[in-house]
Amino acid sequence: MTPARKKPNINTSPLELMPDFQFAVSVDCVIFGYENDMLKVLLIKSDLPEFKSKWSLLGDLVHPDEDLDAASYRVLRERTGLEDVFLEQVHTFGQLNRHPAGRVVTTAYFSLINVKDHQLKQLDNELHWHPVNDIKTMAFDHKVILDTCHKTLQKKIQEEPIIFNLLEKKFSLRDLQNLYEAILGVSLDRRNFRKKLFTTDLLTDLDEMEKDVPHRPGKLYTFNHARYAKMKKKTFVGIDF
Amino acid sequence: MTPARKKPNINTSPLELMPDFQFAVSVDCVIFGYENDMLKVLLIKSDLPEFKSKWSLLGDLVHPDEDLDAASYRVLRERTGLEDVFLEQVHTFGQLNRHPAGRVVTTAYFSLINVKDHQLKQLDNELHWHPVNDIKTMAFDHKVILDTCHKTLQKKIQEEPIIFNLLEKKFSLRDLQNLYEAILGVSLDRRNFRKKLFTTDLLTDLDEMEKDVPHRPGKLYTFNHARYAKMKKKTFVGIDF
DNA sequence: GCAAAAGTGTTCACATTACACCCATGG
DNA sequence: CCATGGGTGTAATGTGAACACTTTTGC
Repeated sequence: MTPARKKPNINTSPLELMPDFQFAVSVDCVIFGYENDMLKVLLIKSDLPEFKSKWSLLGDLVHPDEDLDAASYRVLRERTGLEDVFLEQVHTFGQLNRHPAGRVVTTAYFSLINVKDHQLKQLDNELHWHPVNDIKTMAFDHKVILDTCHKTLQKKIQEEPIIFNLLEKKFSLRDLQNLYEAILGVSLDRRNFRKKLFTTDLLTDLDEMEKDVPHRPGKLYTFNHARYAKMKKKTFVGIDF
Repeated sequence: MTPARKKPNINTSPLELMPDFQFAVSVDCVIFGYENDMLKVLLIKSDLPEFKSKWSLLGDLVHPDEDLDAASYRVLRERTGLEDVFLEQVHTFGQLNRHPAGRVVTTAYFSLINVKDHQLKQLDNELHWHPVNDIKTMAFDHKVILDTCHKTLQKKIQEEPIIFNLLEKKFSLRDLQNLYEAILGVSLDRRNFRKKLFTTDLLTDLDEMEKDVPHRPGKLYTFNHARYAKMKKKTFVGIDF
């Protein structure tokens, strides 16, 4: 085997001379929200005839003068009107036949937003929140992308306090625990959960109470960003297969 | 703001009609190895005049009929002659001016191989192993890609027993500990390390000894893949910021 | 007063850390 | 016999898991 230089070589030809090696590149945003004790994702009806009745992630082609990250922020902004929200790259999907129109490589991002913080923009194509657990099929390979992002979300909320992006500024411990349980699909011991959260020292007690609840109101807290920024630096070493 | 449908739309035009929305797509492989107590990475001299004296990751354009994963396996195979090795996608880099030839989006993969298991193929362009800690600058944005993959490696060896891919089949506990220390850049207590590794129950004692060492020889072990496959299923829940 | 959820401590098992000495081998 | 690393145990501390009763509020 002498695996020599392939015919087209980016190092010796300008890109324009290699039309066969040009793909479309898109971004797809998995926008998670939390509503009625359920983890939800923002989806739109596909406008491709092939996927007429299927739901699709929010995505777009990357513009020629646009970074990947910028493209995903743009999609998010156009659809939700939100800026400065949590958005992170997850994985790139490049299967040959993932898009009926031709070769499209897509980079998936996941975003965490507070459902109540925003107005849905562009209400065509039935842009809607869907409970993640109810979604069985989607257009393209979007179900695979959603599942990948859901797993990434499950893992990351155990490593970093990103979960607060899904809640309103003020929340009760019960809100927070319900959200963990909704995302992880498990139930947690209430006392241990509270203890754990307080030892992280990342919650600021607002000395306020829930209102209009048909039971004893809980205290409200807020996430202490500043304190997290300080403690984040610590290195960690531990082997845990 | 009425963020309406953008002019070019993949859902309404065949891709061929959107030449401005076509990019080159490449893969870059960060191939890690372990030699002389150092974590190393396999690099090649860039053949672009812009980066004449700089080192570059092993990469190539993705072929039109090739998945991303297949492309990275191909690059790895062509350069190392190896098949069936650990290779995993890490991140996609799509900065506007990351490649002088034009718009190239690249997906980075990292691979873990046993340096002694293979013969370097295609020994042109000074394909060489470089200690990761000695590398200061690289061609393109490859230093950023390398750093990203190094961090991913550091994180993943603490979560999954992928580190064994870097060692020979038979290894001593000292080998394994040195490797952890080289990758993580820390030093670990020897007794605690051994205890920890034995409680994972993933090492098979071969009842063999090191040979030709200028000190008391250590026992040799091998990684028990079967046992790991069995125990892997366990779910884990724990919040750890 | 009833329903619903808030708030609160202790115990036990297990994991992590810190730490020091003798042993086997090659030279 | 000396240099080098191999091999081993224990005590203290910290962490995670299990578990039940009283309190506050709205109705």
